[in-house]
Amino acid sequence: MDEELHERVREVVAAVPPGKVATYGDIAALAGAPSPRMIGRILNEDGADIPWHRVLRANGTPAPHIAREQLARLRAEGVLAEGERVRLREHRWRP
DNA sequence: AAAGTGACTAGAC
DNA sequence: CGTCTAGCCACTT
Repeated sequence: MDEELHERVREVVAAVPPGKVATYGDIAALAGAPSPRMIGRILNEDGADIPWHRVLRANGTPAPHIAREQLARLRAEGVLAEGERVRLREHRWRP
Protein backbone atom coordinates (compact mmCIF):
# COMPACT_ATOMS: atom_id res chain seq x y z
CA MET A 1 0.00 0.00 0.00
CA ASP A 2 1.13 3.62 -0.08
CA GLU A 3 2.23 3.28 3.51
CA GLU A 4 5.47 2.48 1.80
CA LEU A 5 5.59 5.79 0.02
CA HIS A 6 5.07 7.62 3.30
CA GLU A 7 7.92 5.70 4.79
CA ARG A 8 10.30 6.38 1.93
CA VAL A 9 9.45 10.06 2.00
CA ARG A 10 10.11 10.19 5.74
CA GLU A 11 13.36 8.41 5.18
CA VAL A 12 14.57 10.72 2.44
CA VAL A 13 13.62 13.85 4.36
CA ALA A 14 15.30 12.49 7.47
CA ALA A 15 18.40 11.83 5.38
CA VAL A 16 18.88 15.51 4.60
CA PRO A 17 21.74 16.63 6.82
CA PRO A 18 21.51 19.72 9.03
CA GLY A 19 22.57 22.86 7.25
CA LYS A 20 21.38 21.42 3.93
CA VAL A 21 18.00 21.62 2.20
CA ALA A 22 16.12 19.83 -0.57
CA THR A 23 13.21 20.76 -2.80
CA TYR A 24 9.85 19.02 -2.97
CA GLY A 25 10.83 17.87 -6.41
CA ASP A 26 14.04 16.33 -5.11
CA ILE A 27 12.24 14.46 -2.37
CA ALA A 28 9.63 13.25 -4.83
CA ALA A 29 12.31 11.97 -7.20
CA LEU A 30 14.35 10.25 -4.50
CA ALA A 31 11.36 8.73 -2.76
CA GLY A 32 9.72 7.75 -6.02
CA ALA A 33 6.63 9.86 -5.39
CA PRO A 34 4.35 10.27 -8.43
CA SER A 35 4.28 14.03 -8.05
CA PRO A 36 5.89 16.68 -5.83
CA ARG A 37 2.41 17.60 -4.68
CA MET A 38 2.31 14.39 -2.73
CA ILE A 39 5.26 15.40 -0.60
CA GLY A 40 3.50 18.36 0.91
CA ARG A 41 0.46 16.26 1.49
CA ILE A 42 2.45 13.55 3.21
CA LEU A 43 4.39 15.98 5.36
CA ASN A 44 1.17 17.58 6.43
CA GLU A 45 0.09 14.23 7.77
CA ASP A 46 3.36 12.61 8.85
CA GLY A 47 5.59 15.62 9.32
CA ALA A 48 5.40 15.49 13.10
CA ASP A 49 8.77 13.97 13.93
CA ILE A 50 10.86 14.57 10.84
CA PRO A 51 12.87 17.64 9.76
CA TRP A 52 10.25 18.93 7.33
CA HIS A 53 11.79 22.40 7.58
CA ARG A 54 14.65 21.30 5.30
CA VAL A 55 12.20 20.95 2.42
CA LEU A 56 11.80 24.03 0.25
CA ARG A 57 10.09 24.88 -3.01
CA ALA A 58 12.02 24.81 -6.28
CA ASN A 59 12.86 28.50 -6.13
CA GLY A 60 14.21 28.32 -2.57
CA THR A 61 11.21 29.84 -0.83
CA PRO A 62 9.18 27.91 1.75
CA ALA A 63 5.44 27.33 1.52
CA PRO A 64 3.67 30.55 2.63
CA HIS A 65 1.77 29.42 5.74
CA ILE A 66 4.83 27.91 7.43
CA ALA A 67 7.45 30.32 6.08
CA ARG A 68 8.15 32.03 9.40
CA GLU A 69 8.73 28.85 11.34
CA GLN A 70 10.69 27.24 8.57
CA LEU A 71 13.06 30.13 8.04
CA ALA A 72 13.62 30.44 11.77
CA ARG A 73 14.52 26.76 12.07
CA LEU A 74 16.81 26.90 9.06
CA ARG A 75 18.54 29.97 10.37
CA ALA A 76 19.12 28.10 13.62
CA GLU A 77 20.94 25.44 11.61
CA GLY A 78 23.10 27.97 9.86
CA VAL A 79 21.10 28.24 6.64
CA LEU A 80 20.83 31.91 5.91
CA ALA A 81 18.04 33.24 3.73
CA GLU A 82 17.79 36.40 1.67
CA GLY A 83 14.40 37.63 2.72
CA GLU A 84 12.21 34.58 2.20
CA ARG A 85 14.52 32.81 -0.17
CA VAL A 86 17.33 30.40 0.66
CA ARG A 87 20.33 30.18 -1.63
CA LEU A 88 19.85 26.71 -3.08
CA ARG A 89 23.14 27.09 -4.96
CA GLU A 90 24.90 26.77 -1.60
CA HIS A 91 22.61 24.79 0.66
CA ARG A 92 20.89 22.34 -1.62
CA TRP A 93 21.56 18.75 -0.61
CA ARG A 94 22.99 16.48 -3.27
CA PRO A 95 22.95 12.77 -2.37
C1' DA B 1 -19.53 11.50 -11.30
C1' DA B 2 -17.68 16.12 -12.27
C1' DA B 3 -15.39 19.94 -10.21
C1' DG B 4 -12.54 22.07 -6.80
C1' DT B 5 -8.22 22.17 -3.94
C1' DG B 6 -3.34 22.31 -2.51
C1' DA B 7 3.43 22.18 2.09
C1' DC B 8 4.43 21.69 -6.36
C1' DT B 9 7.11 22.56 -11.06
C1' DA B 10 8.68 24.08 -15.48
C1' DG B 11 8.08 26.91 -19.23
C1' DA B 12 6.46 31.03 -21.71
C1' DC B 13 6.23 36.10 -21.71
C1' DC C 1 11.43 40.42 -10.34
C1' DG C 2 6.36 39.24 -11.91
C1' DT C 3 1.82 36.66 -13.86
C1' DC C 4 -0.28 32.87 -16.47
C1' DT C 5 -0.63 27.92 -18.38
C1' DA C 6 -0.51 23.41 -18.25
C1' DG C 7 0.66 19.21 -16.01
C1' DC C 8 0.53 16.82 -11.83
C1' DC C 9 -2.24 13.35 -8.26
C1' DA C 10 -4.78 12.12 -3.99
C1' DC C 11 -8.48 13.92 -1.65
C1' DT C 12 -12.83 16.38 -0.70
C1' DT C 13 -17.36 18.43 -2.27
